[in-house]
Amino acid sequence: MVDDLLVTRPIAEASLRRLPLYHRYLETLKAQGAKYVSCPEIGLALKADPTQVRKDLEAAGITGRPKVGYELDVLLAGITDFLGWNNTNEAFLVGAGHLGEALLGYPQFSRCGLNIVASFENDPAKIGTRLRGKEVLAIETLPELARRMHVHIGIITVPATAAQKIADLMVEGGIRAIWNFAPVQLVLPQDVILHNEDLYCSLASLSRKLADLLRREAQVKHLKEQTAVSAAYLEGGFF
Amino acid sequence: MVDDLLVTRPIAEASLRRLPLYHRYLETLKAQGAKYVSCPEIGLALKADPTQVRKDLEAAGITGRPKVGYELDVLLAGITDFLGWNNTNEAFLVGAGHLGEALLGYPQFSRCGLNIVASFENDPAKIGTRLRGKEVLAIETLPELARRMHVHIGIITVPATAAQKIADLMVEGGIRAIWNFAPVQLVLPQDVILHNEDLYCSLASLSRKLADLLRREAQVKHLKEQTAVSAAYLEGGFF
DNA sequence: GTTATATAGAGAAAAATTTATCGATATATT
DNA sequence: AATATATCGATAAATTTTTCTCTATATAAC
Repeated sequence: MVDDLLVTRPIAEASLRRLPLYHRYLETLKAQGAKYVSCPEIGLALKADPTQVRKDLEAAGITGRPKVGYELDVLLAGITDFLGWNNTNEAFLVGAGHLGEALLGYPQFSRCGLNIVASFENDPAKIGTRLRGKEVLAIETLPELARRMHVHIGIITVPATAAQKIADLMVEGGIRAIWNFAPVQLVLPQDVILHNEDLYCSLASLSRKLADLLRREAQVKHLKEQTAVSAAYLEGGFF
Repeated sequence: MVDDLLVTRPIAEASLRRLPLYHRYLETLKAQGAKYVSCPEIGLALKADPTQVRKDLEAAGITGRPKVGYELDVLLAGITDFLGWNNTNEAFLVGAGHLGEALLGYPQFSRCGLNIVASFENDPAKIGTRLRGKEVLAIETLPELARRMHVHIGIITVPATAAQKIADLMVEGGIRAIWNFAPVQLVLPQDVILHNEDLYCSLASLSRKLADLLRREAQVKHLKEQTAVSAAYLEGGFF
């Protein structure tokens, strides 16, 4: 009973990560003038199991109608709502390098409830300038500003060696969640959320998939050659 | 029997993604002069279950010794080996914008078996220049070059609207795995690996964790206030 | 109106993943 | 030398996640 109030509706991390994909696909459907959509249709487009799609939507508290599917507008609104994209979270970004600028340039973050309000730098040459329309401020000013402005999210796009220092400043400023793009394991208080975006881990996954694919193909090729050799023997009348 | 040859040792995606984290931590240990390491130690440092660490290492085919743990050098070599970081994969990167430049600047990709050999662009102003020491080539030249150089990996860092066209060119060039940073669902032949790096999905996960945290805290605060009120009533002698 | 059909909804089954347990073993200590 | 202890290795249990199956329902076709 009380638990319902204490936490948001529980959902598997994997489901949560699929919902934005559905949302994106549904928007393209809407742009094409569609009014209704079914789970099999979504599954087909996104190469996902239809039942899984249905379970994900169920987890997000969205219902449809048998034989009809889901009303597109209701579904889009439901996902938006469930993901909290109506409420904006303000964020500070630290590290006005290329990655930082790329993130500031991401067009749709604001529509996903993320508003990067300023960026911070160490480099005096950059401080005081503007990046993608956002002020570049001195890193020392972060803690106080974060407190004053009640900014809850910090994004770290500095080199690995500097990341822990930045994280400490963020914690000092009362930041509650850190989106870390630096390849280091940050040490944080228990009540601060750490979300690592680690491209090396991602690369490991990609590399292995490719290695599997290439190995499989090499094996198939090898088997084919063997078969060809056997066939040649047969043709030659060895048996 | 034959299956052993057909595919690499099977491993859970989640395990695979943890191995680079272990590797990174182990390198810092090695730098500190350590010779041996145990699963509980790794687990403690990386906030992972020790049994899970052991299972991951087992999946990678690495063995240790009871009571002692793992020899650091053997363990590092084992992970490197398992992840295929000894063999280099060459890659083409398309989209010489900020994200592309950030990726080209990632210091350690080469140590993880990824060698980005060139980048490609649409913008004539950029073509012919160099980015992080790598040539910026015209996008039309990609298919032939990919074939000639046997490049197997394509990295897409162009805007969403251009991504599918780029993917098609990559497929035309015989590229086997695409690391896609654009927020679109690419349509590819079945035998081409697609690895999406979708920050919006990642953001959804972060946002929800934060929302949960803040809601929980608000609830706790509310309960405390209620308790305080009750206490006041009690003090006032209402009962 | 009746029948056929596609799809949500609900629950069960299966698969995968994580966590716990216990015995075996190598080292350190007494 | 005997004992204690930490950790691997293997197995089992628990949990989570995915997939399957069946039923009910809304629409369309006849």
